[in-house]
Amino acid sequence: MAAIKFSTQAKDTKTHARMATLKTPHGAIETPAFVAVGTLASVRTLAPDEIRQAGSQVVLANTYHLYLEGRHEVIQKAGGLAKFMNWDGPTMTDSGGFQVFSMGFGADHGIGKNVPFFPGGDLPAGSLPTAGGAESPADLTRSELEAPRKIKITEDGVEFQSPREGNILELSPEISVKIQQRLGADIFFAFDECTSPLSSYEYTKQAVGRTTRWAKRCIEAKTRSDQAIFGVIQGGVWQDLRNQSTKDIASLPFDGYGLGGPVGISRDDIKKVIGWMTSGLPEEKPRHLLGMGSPKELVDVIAEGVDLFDCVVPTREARNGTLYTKAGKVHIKNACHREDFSPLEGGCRCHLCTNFTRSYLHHLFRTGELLGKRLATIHNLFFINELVRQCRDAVAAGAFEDFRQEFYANGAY
RNA sequence: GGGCGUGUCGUAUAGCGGCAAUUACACCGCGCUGUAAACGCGGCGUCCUCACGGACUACGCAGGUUCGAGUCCUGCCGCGCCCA
Repeated sequence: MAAIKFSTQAKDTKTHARMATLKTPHGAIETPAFVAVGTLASVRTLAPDEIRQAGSQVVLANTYHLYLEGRHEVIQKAGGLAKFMNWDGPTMTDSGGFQVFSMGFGADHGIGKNVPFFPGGDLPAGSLPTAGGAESPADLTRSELEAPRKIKITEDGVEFQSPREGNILELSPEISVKIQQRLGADIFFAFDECTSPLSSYEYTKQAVGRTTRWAKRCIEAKTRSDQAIFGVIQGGVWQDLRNQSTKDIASLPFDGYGLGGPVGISRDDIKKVIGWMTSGLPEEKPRHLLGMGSPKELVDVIAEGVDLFDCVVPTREARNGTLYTKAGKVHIKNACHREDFSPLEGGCRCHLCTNFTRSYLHHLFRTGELLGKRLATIHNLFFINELVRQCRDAVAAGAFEDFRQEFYANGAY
């Protein structure tokens, strides 16, 4: 008896997009769906009713962050993540696997998961390696572009140093599952090793093997039956590694799949790499693209058969003053909005656009008023959720490919 | 009237004789992809379409010393404090 139930409602004929309902113990999610990121059991600046009003259906918190200072034990006592944060809906938790990258290799080199360049120079245009051949990024990496220095990765697990307290924090498949069971989200992820976009083919191959062995240990460690677990696929931008990892993870009894690690920069590359994975996964289980979901690639990714995706960018950009509109991104802090008394986007039904002007939001950002960040976050989440809803409708109406073409036609994203 | 001190980029500041000249704020832009992120980066005298290149103009004003002055000297002007 599974914790979740995934039932497909409609499939697109021209792409791999599908529309489905994912039932969880805390309610159903209409997919495709954008998962709001609430790392520390909070979608920054928003209260639960605002998250709901922005159209979000599900919230994702993070094991690593909640593990610090023993917060997971408090949350268990509180009755689980959803109850703790008073979110009346489905929740997910990430395994801490991303921190293997961000606190390790990412911190070593000051990079994010998507880098269009190598420290030593630009990546050759259009190069997307299909195997560990001569054109792979491995040729451009140096010896230090291998295993991270700031954290310790072994077969057993990973040791992090908390950037706040400086204390050593250990995470392994068993520890991650244990914490995530205490957090009690409806869906959680297997502990994986998220590789860097700078990792060589050889290193990425090792990480794929380790991720599979860790995935098995996660399944063995799991004891709660009211939670679902998603296995995570790695493999960087190499087709053979992605295929191998997909095959490995799909062979295990997971409730769904996480598509992790770097997947390329350009729209074409992203589509290609995602496609390698979704084409090797069973149709009847949900796929979650981890950490990708800005307007730029969102519609493309749905076309490749992705059902769920989370991304910090819409909320982070909102806090930093970048707002989404149909015409493209708006930097609300720019001087041109100082005396613009029109709404950010006419016709938008969000709380920001129906009540305030660009001028006022500009003012709030310039003066550092917290309300600005909150209104901006509501808007960007609303924009993304609305876009995804339109995708669902388009799939149901058999018009998804037209919608996709139209969305990208004006070049706004 | 006498003594001491002070005058630098919008504001506030740094500046042992060799800097178009520090820092902060402000201002003008940009970036952010499983959140070390209410954060980070760049620009900010003028001009040469850009410039790691070049030219010019700059540290109250006017002279002076010096190869070279925001930095030293003299005078003036403005401001501040103290004594009469």
